[in-house]
Amino acid sequence: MERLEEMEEEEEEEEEEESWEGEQEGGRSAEASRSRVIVHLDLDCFYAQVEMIRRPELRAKPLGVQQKSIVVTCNYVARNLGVRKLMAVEEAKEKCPHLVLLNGEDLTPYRETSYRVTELLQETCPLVERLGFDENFVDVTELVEKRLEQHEGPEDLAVAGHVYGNRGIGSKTFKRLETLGIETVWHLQSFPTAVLEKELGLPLARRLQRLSFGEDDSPVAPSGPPRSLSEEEAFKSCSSEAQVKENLEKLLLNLLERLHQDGRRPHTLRLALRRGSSASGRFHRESRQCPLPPHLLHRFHKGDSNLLASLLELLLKLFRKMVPPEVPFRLNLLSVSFSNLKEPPGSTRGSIGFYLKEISTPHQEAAGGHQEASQLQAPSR
DNA sequence: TGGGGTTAT
DNA sequence: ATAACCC
Repeated sequence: MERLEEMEEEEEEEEEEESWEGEQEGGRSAEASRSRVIVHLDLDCFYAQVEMIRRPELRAKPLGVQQKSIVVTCNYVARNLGVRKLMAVEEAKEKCPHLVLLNGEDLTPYRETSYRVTELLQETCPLVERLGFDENFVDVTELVEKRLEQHEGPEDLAVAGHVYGNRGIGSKTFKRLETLGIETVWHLQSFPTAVLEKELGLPLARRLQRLSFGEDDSPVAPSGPPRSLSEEEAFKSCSSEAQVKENLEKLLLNLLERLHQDGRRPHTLRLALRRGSSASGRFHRESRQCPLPPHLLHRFHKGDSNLLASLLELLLKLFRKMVPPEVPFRLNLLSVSFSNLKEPPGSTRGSIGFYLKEISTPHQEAAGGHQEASQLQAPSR
């Protein structure tokens, strides 16, 4: 069993006729017998591409997607002018004074488009695993085997390209490899195995060297509908219970709307936070979760106005588990998550169908404020 | 530095 | 039930 990576040349959105630029990494490899063949599709600057679909008039301009004080991603026009992913807005504007910034804190359009891409891939082959919003692994073994039956043999399917940029190799490993003089997949393939094992340790060395030949044992696990729905918001400071309530209520409202669209019912509620003074870096989060009481479950799709208040109460209890009353606090982030999602008793259809609707446009958003049923399109499957 | 998500413990 | 890790 072998996982082979292949670069996707170009993916087309059916209705928009948009071309997606697959990242130029990974190269192409193929091999025939008794191995699985996996396509790894990694969309580049995904959020920026979604915005360019929504606003075609901005296509040729340097475009960045902003969340709070950073540019999380940008299109190639901006990139050529020096803007980078996760760059501070101030720095980005210095590098590129004409940079057009769009707010990307609401992930709805990206989430919807992301699932449309996955669904599109699933049409050619059902074994698709998602990783984040912009990566998909597709097990195309059967497709390849059928194709090979129609050809003479595997001779014409040569390995052709050995450049890696950043795939499964993080910054640390990258530097270690660089020190060893390994800069390309080809170097990695031909590097003395014994030396590599001494430098990186046996497990990592063997894994990387197998990867360099396009070999990967890990199976493709089809993703299906999301296992959790969450919303979060970062802020400079949130230091009173009233502010906590405000923020939680806003997150909850959006989540309830999403749950409604999804059709499943959550059985677990979680609150996560990041403290302002957390000395151990900004990445540390604390969370508390609890099961949802059964009597609340049934209220989920009845438009129950008490539901929001009840959930808010629960969240506040979770909050007090981490931040006892009377203790002063400063929060950088609050996150609410529903998980353990189950199909309600009488349901007939899976919930992934929801994601097949139209991409919302900025105009519709501005006009509506909230999603209106009339603008939704019936699922195509 | 943001706003997500899944898996391992 | 919580942390750790992925994008």
